[in-house]
Amino acid sequence: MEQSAFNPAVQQTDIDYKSVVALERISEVFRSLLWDHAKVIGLSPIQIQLLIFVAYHEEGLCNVSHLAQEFNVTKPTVSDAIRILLKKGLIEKRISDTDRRAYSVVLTPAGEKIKQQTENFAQPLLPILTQLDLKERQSFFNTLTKIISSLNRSGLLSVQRMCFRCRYYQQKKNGHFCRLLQTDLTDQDIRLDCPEFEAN
Amino acid sequence: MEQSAFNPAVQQTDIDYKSVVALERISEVFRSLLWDHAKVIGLSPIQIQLLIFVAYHEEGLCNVSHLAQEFNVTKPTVSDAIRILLKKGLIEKRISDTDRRAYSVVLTPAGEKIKQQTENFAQPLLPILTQLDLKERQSFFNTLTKIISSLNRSGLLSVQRMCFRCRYYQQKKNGHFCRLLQTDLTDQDIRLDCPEFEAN
DNA sequence: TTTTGATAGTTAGGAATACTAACTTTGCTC
DNA sequence: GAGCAAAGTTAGTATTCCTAACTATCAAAA
Repeated sequence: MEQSAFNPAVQQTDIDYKSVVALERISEVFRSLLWDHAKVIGLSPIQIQLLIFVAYHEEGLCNVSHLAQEFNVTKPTVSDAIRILLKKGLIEKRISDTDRRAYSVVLTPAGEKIKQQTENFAQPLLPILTQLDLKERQSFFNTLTKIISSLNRSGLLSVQRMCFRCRYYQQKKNGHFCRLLQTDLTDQDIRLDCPEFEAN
Repeated sequence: MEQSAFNPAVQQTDIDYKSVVALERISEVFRSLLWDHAKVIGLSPIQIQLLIFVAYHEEGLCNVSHLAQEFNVTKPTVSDAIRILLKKGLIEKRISDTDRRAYSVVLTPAGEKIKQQTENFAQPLLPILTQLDLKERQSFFNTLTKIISSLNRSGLLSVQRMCFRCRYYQQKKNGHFCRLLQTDLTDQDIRLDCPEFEAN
């Protein structure tokens, strides 16, 4: 009998259960890497996540409401974390031109520095993937993109900016096509978080 | 440029980075499902995890030190959670025969009931996997087992009781063999958490 | 134009998650 | 028996994350 922290009543044969167990284990790794990093850097896990998100997304996506959705937490949680990042001088507010209630945050030079120290917290995972053979990695990534697209469709993953869910995406007989960039895309060109994304 | 909450400085072509991003997103889903469930059941996430672990593992694995290792947290964290589960009457102590400092915990009937309500918190993920075609699911699971084995070897995942790391495991030309059960194993027979596991 | 409702974000209060450091008790070894 | 290591607890703290109630602003309808 297969055993896990969440659904152990699973037959030896049930491969999907086992995959879920495996994914859960891998989740543990992320949680714990993030925590370790938090201690080293002197920021909390959520602060690190926000900082890195802000570093790589345009202002429009960096307001409290959107960040809360992105990380599946409530607005007060984000509000709190932002307050501390502001206090530490790592980000700064940009009040919206069109809505005086709203604001976005951007990195300060100090924040930029911290970002460079933090962004590689998941690095230890890379060599583990790299040691698999290329074909296997490609098909693994391929499956992951399908799973994420489903998670997104089913609402389990609220915000995503991936090709499959983009208005410019077009499925082709043997691949994919981006109507914005006007280029063919192979499986491994699929983006999980495209700056050009527009909802369908 | 690919973007993520942890390592966005990644070229469009780098498939492994993108896989790590994808896995990180999936981790979010687990975190958030677990939290949702915690609210419904009236237990905290870590309490749920402990409860389910205890339900499906023998006493020898259910002491504070081992649980701490298993979930990548410190002993005080486990000690705390256990205190509350005890107070709620969901588990009970079994002082070790051979070491009067140590004890294990087992479920009470009340704990058993709660367990049945909790163990399927990750259920929403199942249909998402099931809708893929069988061959893809098999190769996906296959890759996951390799990744977990590597994570285990590299120390990122401290405790695992999977075939690849077991003394009874034997690699064969076209498959696997368990010297304890004296049977051939296909890729999808590989266990992630085998009760018979013994370290290599 | 005012009112009404919705939205952006904050504040307050609380439970839970984790940690480190220091401690007690017990076990093991020399 | 002395000394060290290990099992677990306690105390104290920072952080996470929530809900509920709030302010301020916007937008649209009466």
